[in-house]
Amino acid sequence: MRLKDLAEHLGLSQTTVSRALNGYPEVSETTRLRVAETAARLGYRPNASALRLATGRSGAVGLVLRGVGELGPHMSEFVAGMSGRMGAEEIDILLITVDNFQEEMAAYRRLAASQKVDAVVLHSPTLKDQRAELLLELKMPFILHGRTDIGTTVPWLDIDNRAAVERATSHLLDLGHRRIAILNGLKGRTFAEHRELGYRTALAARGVTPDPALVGNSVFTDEVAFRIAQSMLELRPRPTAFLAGSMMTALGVFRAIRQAGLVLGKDVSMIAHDDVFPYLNADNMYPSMSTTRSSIRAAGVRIAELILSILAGKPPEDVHELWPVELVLRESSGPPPS
Amino acid sequence: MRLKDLAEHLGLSQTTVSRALNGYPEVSETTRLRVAETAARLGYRPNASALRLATGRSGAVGLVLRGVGELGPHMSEFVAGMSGRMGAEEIDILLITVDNFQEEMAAYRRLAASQKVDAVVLHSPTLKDQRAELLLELKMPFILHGRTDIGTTVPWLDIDNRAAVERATSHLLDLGHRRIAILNGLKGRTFAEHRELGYRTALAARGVTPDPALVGNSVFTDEVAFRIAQSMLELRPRPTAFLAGSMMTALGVFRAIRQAGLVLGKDVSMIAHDDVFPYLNADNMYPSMSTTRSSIRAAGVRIAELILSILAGKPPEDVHELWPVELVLRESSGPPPS
DNA sequence: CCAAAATTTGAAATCGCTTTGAATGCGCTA
DNA sequence: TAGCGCATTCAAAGCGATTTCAAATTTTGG
Repeated sequence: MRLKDLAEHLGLSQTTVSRALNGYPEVSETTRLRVAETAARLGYRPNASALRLATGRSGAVGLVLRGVGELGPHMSEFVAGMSGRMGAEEIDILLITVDNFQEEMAAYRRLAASQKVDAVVLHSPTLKDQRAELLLELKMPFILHGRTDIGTTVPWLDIDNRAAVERATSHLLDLGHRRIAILNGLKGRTFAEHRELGYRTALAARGVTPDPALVGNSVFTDEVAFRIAQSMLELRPRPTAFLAGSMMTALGVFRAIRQAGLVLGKDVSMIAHDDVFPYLNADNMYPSMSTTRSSIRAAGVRIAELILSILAGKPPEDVHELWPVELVLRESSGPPPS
Repeated sequence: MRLKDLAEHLGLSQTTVSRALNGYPEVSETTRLRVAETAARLGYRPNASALRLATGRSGAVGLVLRGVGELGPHMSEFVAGMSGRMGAEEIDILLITVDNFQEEMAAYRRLAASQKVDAVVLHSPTLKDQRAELLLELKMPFILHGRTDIGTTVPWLDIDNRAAVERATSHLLDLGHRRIAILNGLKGRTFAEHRELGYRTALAARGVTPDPALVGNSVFTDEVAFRIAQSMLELRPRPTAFLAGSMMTALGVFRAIRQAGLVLGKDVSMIAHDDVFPYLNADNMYPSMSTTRSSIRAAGVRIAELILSILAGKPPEDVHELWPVELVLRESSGPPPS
């Protein structure tokens, strides 16, 4: 069913039908209704490729994922949010996976040259993100989930990692903890650096000198967190509190604590960052988990909206949002054992 | 940089350049090389929309995800595999999320009418999958990850869930277990039904009558599995062994076992199905986990290849693969306590 | 009631590619 | 040298939509 067929069926020209369907003003209300009704009845949908070619917009945004690991629980939630919002706008999401940095850059060049997408979303950027620089050079619209500092002002949405961790750390210090371990993200990622900054700032405010042995940098998986926490718990004096970078990390730390014969919330405290996974509720855990909370899915939804506004013409340099992070205290954090 | 520009740059016609780039025989080797070199140097890539319109193929396959939960660890791994293979072929993956069955069906109709994708992949089908029936009616090529029985022979790739569970159950029976619990997937999903069949077959072969209280049907998450396992462990006599539907499920069961003050591999045995998540290694667990193993990522890669072969003209009814499942025995399974 | 203005419709150009069918040039044979 | 075949190349016609510009129709005002 092409536009031409539909037009013939209606005894109208393609022009009129196209206009009727796209809500142009110069078509009479009677014909518009007739066209709309017939189109719906016949299940007409414009051919996506033709439409894209004619309009010059691809109606898609790209998401390039590094390696396999990156499509983990965090990204899934984020994509779910983004996809839901984009779907409502009939914009689809192009998923591309790459194995290394080289390939990732090549992927952006391809996307730009072939005009497959109208924009791309950049995830967990580094402090000086080369991908962002490339996209700028390619004149491909984009938005960061996170922040980077590359001279130019680029659109971004981020949560206030620094403040969140500073607050969580301060809280633990107030409770009397002095040996506070942090399981942070990979070095170089902006969010991890911001978190470390928050951590150090809080410690410094109380005159506590940070112990490098209590700082871990890794991906956020159960397994890795378990191992790091395990070795940290073998230190003497051992840490009395943990800051876990994600709920996955928290699960690993929890296992390590139990395996060391310790009790979470009594012998050791923990505050985890909660990205709000629907299937992993901090409140339902035993003991319930104290968290710094910010929905990553909500961020996905919002990123979608921001991208849409940029594509609609909003100046990119005006697009940035810093989200505050809640601190939710539950049973996993308490005073250190005396 | 359009084909036209490139052609002018080379002093050739668009036709020749197009042919040179697409490997048609009627262009001299000298010009082909010259064209290829210049195209590469100038970073020319054909406009995707124009190419699609001209060729009539969209160069994309669709993946419709139900609700948020579906983009969990299993799907992520599967998509990672698929995407990697598809990427090599310059075919991209269109991700669409829907909230309910209604929307899902509508999504397929839209995809078909707008010709946004050349094929779609159907995940965890039901015994009589209506989505498959719809796609057949829409003449949209597709392949199942799993199986369904709808009269027509449709392309599929599946693992031998029945045999896997039958073997695992038989093994536990051989060790002396009589009260074997199974945490299975949702009722109606083909894979879950196949697993239950394997379970019942093994029990029947030893004259053990199945206890409905030991059969759980749910999604594969840590949390839910924990709760189900917990309540099963309160039964008297309690189950001495668990069949866990996935590694996520296994984590939940494990927690329940520990919380009940029992020891996995001694008081209670467990065999879990392992989809081989790179970040969750059955071998590294304490105790190491006995598993029925089959890489879901590998399935994703293979599904991509099968889709490609269908698009290349292979008769869909010839496309089906049943993968055997390994049984890997480790420390989590042993004889029941006497 | 008629010309002018406003409304509604349509023919044809355009987007950037592939592909058909025709044209060009060249070497060979007769 | 004319004619044929072969290897190359090109002009132009699609693909299915949007959009420009012109035409047809209706409405309005005097």
